[in-house]
Amino acid sequence: MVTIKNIAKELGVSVSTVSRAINNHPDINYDTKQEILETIKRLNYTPNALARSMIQKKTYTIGLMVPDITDLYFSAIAHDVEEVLSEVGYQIIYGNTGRNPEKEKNFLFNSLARKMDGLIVTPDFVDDDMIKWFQQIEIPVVFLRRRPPAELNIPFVDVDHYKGACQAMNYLHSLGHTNIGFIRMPEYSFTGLERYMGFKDSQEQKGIAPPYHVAIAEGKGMEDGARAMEQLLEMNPDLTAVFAGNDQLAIGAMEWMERNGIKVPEQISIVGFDNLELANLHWVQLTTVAQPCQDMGRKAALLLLDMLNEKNERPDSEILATSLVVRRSCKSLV
Amino acid sequence: MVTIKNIAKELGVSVSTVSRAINNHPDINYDTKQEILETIKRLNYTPNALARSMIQKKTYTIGLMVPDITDLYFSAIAHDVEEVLSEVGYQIIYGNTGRNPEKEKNFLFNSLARKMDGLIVTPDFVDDDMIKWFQQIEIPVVFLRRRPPAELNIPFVDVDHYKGACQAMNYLHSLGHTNIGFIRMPEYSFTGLERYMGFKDSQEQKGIAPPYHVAIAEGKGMEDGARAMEQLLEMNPDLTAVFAGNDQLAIGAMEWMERNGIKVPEQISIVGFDNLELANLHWVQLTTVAQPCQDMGRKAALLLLDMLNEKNERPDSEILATSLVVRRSCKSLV
DNA sequence: CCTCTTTCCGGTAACGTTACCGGAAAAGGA
DNA sequence: TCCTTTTCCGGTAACGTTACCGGAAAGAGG
Repeated sequence: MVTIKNIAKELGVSVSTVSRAINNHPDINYDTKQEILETIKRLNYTPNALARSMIQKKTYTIGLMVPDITDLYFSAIAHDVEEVLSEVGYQIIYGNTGRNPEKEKNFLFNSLARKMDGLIVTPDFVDDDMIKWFQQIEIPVVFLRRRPPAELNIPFVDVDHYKGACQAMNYLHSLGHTNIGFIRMPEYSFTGLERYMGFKDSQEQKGIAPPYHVAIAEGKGMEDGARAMEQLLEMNPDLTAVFAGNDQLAIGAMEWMERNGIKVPEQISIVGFDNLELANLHWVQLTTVAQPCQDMGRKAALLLLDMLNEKNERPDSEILATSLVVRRSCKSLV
Repeated sequence: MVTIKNIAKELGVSVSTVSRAINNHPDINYDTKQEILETIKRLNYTPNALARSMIQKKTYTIGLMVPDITDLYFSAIAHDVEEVLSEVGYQIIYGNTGRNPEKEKNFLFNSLARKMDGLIVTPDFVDDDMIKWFQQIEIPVVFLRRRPPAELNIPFVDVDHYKGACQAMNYLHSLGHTNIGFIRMPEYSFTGLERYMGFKDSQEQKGIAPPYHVAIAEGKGMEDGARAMEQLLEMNPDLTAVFAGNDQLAIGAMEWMERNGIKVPEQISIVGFDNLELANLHWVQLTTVAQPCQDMGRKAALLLLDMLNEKNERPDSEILATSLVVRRSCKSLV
């Protein structure tokens, strides 16, 4: 392997001089520099980032920990994070945890060992150990789609799922619906919980008494939505509207209704959450809550950059607002 | 920052001994080892992976270069690659190129500088420079979804898009269709080209004379499919079937036909490619070519692992077969 | 011609770790 | 008891780079 020493020997100069040539140091003669740069090209020399990082104490890597990269939202986030950070020379070490606490801890440990400069994480298991870990760590961290516990003074970027759910519910209420079912995402889902709270609180505020009809889906896919819809109607056949925790569940529910001869929106209205491209298919035309997922990664990356550049040691968190997209899956009762 | 030296000083032993404790070296007393490990925990010591990598000449990082992580296939690949490799201690540095040659070169340069142990790449611009680069590089590389040029002896993993397209065409031919239009993915798409060749060659072999009716979509989304469908029918209103380069284009085309009162499959049959979850929606029921995308990342990772472990310096490439999924978007003419 | 500044470069010490050599102490064998 | 082996540990040199100090040569100013 060709190192800085080889270059130096080749030209009969010192390693310091070669280093200066590489790093645009002012203390070097123009001709010498050109000669060195030429030799570097000729010998195909590549500087060793590890050695450099060791003494500069900066690796230009940042860690991105997500539960599932195949989830549309996280891949969008990964895309934007990479876009923003690669622009200024950082590289992304990505870890997929699958919501496995072991893998989460492993990734975080590695982040320390590899001396990453910063971290963007979506942790699912913030236990006491991990709180302590985050407290003692010295590098900038941004939480993504998770609110850090009170003990941790860490900025985060998240969508306001709660308010988004309220938007959807207000809309249904405004159309005269009161007997509304909810298809909840699996219990492991943090966002699912927040959306559920939005549903519940909205019903309460509207003065609608429990019991509230909620089916918890087994997953986040369309099949799960179909099964949940079936449960929901078994519990309460008189529903006039359904609010689903995400678009896929909503579409699954619509599909189940279609299969069972229930007309949407004539017999049952439905609202989703996410505003996937799917929701706009003309067969679907799902009214749904749009979240600005394309902005989240970017926002998180910019937040982290601020911290990295020491412009702002502890920037404010960002809570992004949702917006209701009205299509044709809801009918007015009034 | 706490280093191995701090640990050594704390206990009055040498750094060598501490290193031995960390690395399960046999030449160490059991009690000493326990004491050291305890101190390591107490002082929250984390070994510096950079320093370690420098002398061991192994970084346990592998680079994954994809055009677009938000593309369902690449996110699935990224997921599986991470799953396989993290299992054995590797971490993934991921780069999103957006098919930008500058970003591609940048990522590859960084891979060298950071002394990554291996590379899984989907390069879009393999020019002479890059061929030379791949030739001189000393680390294992696997091509993903791209066939390396003849000069490069690099294994690859890919789906047999060509044969897949032939499968679809054979099916349409077997139903009696001959006047078949093709919606081609944008020209930058390699897979799009292979699928197109499958279409063209099938028509030729069937004895159908040109001109073949092909619309090149501007993107890969549903909107693009709709526009392409319009073009196709303008060129040739007598089409009885359409083969779309991917499912999203196919669905966009179906949507356009629905909007324009053309019945599928009664008036026009349609076949897609990819077998997205979408294709199975009951409104859609798209006949399509399924590719085993979930296997690709895994296969590529395993190939790379073989090379990393020097079990196999140059493993065989893998070409994965597709399968036709028949649903209800095609009608027989006979 | 002398001093002072500027320009440029070499040498050396770090960064944190592991590899390797050599050796003291303990244990084993006769 | 003496020799040999085993067990365990310390010291030192790397790995490839940059930071920093010091100094030679060249130019500037009087």
